[in-house]
Amino acid sequence: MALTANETAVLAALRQEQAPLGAYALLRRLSRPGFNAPAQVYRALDRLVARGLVHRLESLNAYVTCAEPGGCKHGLRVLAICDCCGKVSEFVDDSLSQNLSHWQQRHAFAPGQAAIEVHGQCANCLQQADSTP
Amino acid sequence: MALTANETAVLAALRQEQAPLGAYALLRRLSRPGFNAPAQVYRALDRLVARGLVHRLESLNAYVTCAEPGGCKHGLRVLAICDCCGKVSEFVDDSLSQNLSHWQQRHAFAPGQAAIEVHGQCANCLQQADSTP
DNA sequence: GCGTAAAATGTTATGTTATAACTAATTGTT
DNA sequence: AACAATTAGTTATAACATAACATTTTACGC
Repeated sequence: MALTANETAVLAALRQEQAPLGAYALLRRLSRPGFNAPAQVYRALDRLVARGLVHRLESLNAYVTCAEPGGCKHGLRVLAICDCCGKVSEFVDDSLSQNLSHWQQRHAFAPGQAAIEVHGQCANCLQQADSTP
Repeated sequence: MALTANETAVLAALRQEQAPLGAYALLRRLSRPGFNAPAQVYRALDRLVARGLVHRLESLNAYVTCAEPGGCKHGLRVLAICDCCGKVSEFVDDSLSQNLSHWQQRHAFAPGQAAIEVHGQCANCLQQADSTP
């Protein structure tokens, strides 16, 4: 299924941005006559998230596009959020996923969504902090 | 340092509960003359979280007490949230922590807080679902 | 193409979660 | 006692999210 007009607009706005955007920040960027209510943004976001094209950052109440262009196929991914520059890097670690999955089997816990959000400082920001004492 | 009166009250209210509580739910339980503003609850929660006595569930905007009575010593813990009964189980998996830590080293990412929140169904709820077809 | 069911849209209103800013009271320290 | 630092209480408001409903658009079998 193709994206709707609203979904396309929201996705494009997110792609333009380096850092995560909140729903209201998106709304301010996209606002026009006929598109100016929170519900419209949230609906588009919900569907983009469901497709894996966009990830929601629970710890920031914000959204980023998935690193994979076609959308995320993985249930488990790690989002490393730089608290300094705001950049988010996404990665999948198979042994990490396996460990979690083993725990779930041991505890008979049926997995749904799993979000791993790591906060810290990216290599870039660490370097800059070093060079400015 | 000992807990303040407000912190003690908030922690006690959280301990009484089986499931996570939001800040406003806590406020409703604790409300009395002189304690009836969101900021008061949030301040107590912030300090309890900083001590590791309470964990914030980012994906629920809610709070639970730490499974360890004296407060959490671990940077990395997994919170398995049952979407059916609301119960949260907390656990630490060393190899999981190691995997994440290796990724951070490889990518020169200085870790801060990490939250892993897994949604699903606990053993109890799975069993009940089986027996009621 | 046409009818119909399903999905998406636009709109209004409201609910929920969280913080800013300020003054007063309490506590710890010398 | 004097002082600094922390915690408290209060008011107001900001930021995030959804409910409900009428309407329009789209998908798709016929």
